[in-house]
Amino acid sequence: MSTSRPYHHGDLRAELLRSAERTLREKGAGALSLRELARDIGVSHAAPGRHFKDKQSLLDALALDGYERMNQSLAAAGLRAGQSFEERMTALARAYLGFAVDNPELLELMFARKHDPESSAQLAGAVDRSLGSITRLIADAQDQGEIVQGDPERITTVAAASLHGLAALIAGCALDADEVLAGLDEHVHLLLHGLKPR
Amino acid sequence: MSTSRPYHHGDLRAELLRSAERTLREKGAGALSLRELARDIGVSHAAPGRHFKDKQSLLDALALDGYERMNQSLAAAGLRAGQSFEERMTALARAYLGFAVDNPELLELMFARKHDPESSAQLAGAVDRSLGSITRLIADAQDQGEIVQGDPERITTVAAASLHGLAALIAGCALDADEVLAGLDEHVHLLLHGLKPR
DNA sequence: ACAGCATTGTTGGCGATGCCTACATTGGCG
DNA sequence: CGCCAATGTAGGCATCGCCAACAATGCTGT
Repeated sequence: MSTSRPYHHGDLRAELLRSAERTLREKGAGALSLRELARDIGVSHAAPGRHFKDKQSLLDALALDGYERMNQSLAAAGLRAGQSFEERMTALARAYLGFAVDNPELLELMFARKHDPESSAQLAGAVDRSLGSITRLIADAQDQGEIVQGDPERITTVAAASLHGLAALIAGCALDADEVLAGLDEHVHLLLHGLKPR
Repeated sequence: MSTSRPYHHGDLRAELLRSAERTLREKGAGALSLRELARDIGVSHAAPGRHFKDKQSLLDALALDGYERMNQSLAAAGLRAGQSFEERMTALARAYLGFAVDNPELLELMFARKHDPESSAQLAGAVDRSLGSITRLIADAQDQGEIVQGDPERITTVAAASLHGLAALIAGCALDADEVLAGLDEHVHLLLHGLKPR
């Protein structure tokens, strides 16, 4: 072996996150081991400890990165979307559920209830940014008179719960992903028009 | 020590589940250790293995028991409820969210995506029974003309996603439990009447 | 009644993990 | 150019899940 890796890796933290997300996707969060991660990358078993004080700290970083990408996707969907509230909402829903279907384990991590108190603040901020995408949409639509008045936060809760519920049920294998995606337009339609006949 | 426990415990399996749920509630699923469980109860570290082939098997049993209790609560709510669809739906929502608020870690376990293939079937059945409570309600209401026609399964998905989304967001600390409970009536109302103005 | 057997609990051990401490190597800054 | 903070290494400790061999117990058929 000629190419003995330099003593310092260069960007171990990033490669740890990359590799961790890979095994997260392939084998789930429970199967993630810091020592195995280190072995795969080719560093000593204690090296990860220099970049993440904890296993939980790594998981939190993974979750934070997940929110980052998800929020970007949500924002992009908001720009791409059409004019009417229903179109915009459907686009948002499609973006969110697409992310959920592509990253079920990551999503489970993002919404897990055990975070390091230190990471908690950042994660809470990321959640707020996600909900913010919806709240903006809602507030806009209210200004246009497209949806009912009332506290935008409350309406946001209704919409967010509906979308997140779908995502969680898919991630938990209680619903079939393809079926949900196929019926998404109708789902949003029912959400907007209600279950009661008009 | 006079009362040396008899060699056979009598009902170790049940006490394991009881104790496991206790620590689940207090310290979360991740902190659950078979050995510690055995220590707490006062049996040897391998005794739990006689009743659960796996740690996952214990968790699955815990989850199954959770569904059992939840379904019972949902069914009871269905009986107690009033006449109109909105009243019934609100009662169901209150029952479900009450369970979620009281057992957040258990709920997380119930909807976790890693179950033993063997337990999977039983758990899937339990989920179906839960959704069945909603589907029955929906189908009844359709018969009375109280809500829109269409595949009851689809309508169920909309309602279930809405409720489960709230539950998951509460369990994940993204929403405040008390606020959600306080606004539940209005939430259900919006679900039934839609976000669009009438 | 009792012999035999399946059930349930015990003991000991193996490999793996997370985390800690002490030490080694490196790169950057004064 | 020397020193220090950052980064990686080596070893060790307590714990864990799981397994195999063994012991105590209770049930069942005769």
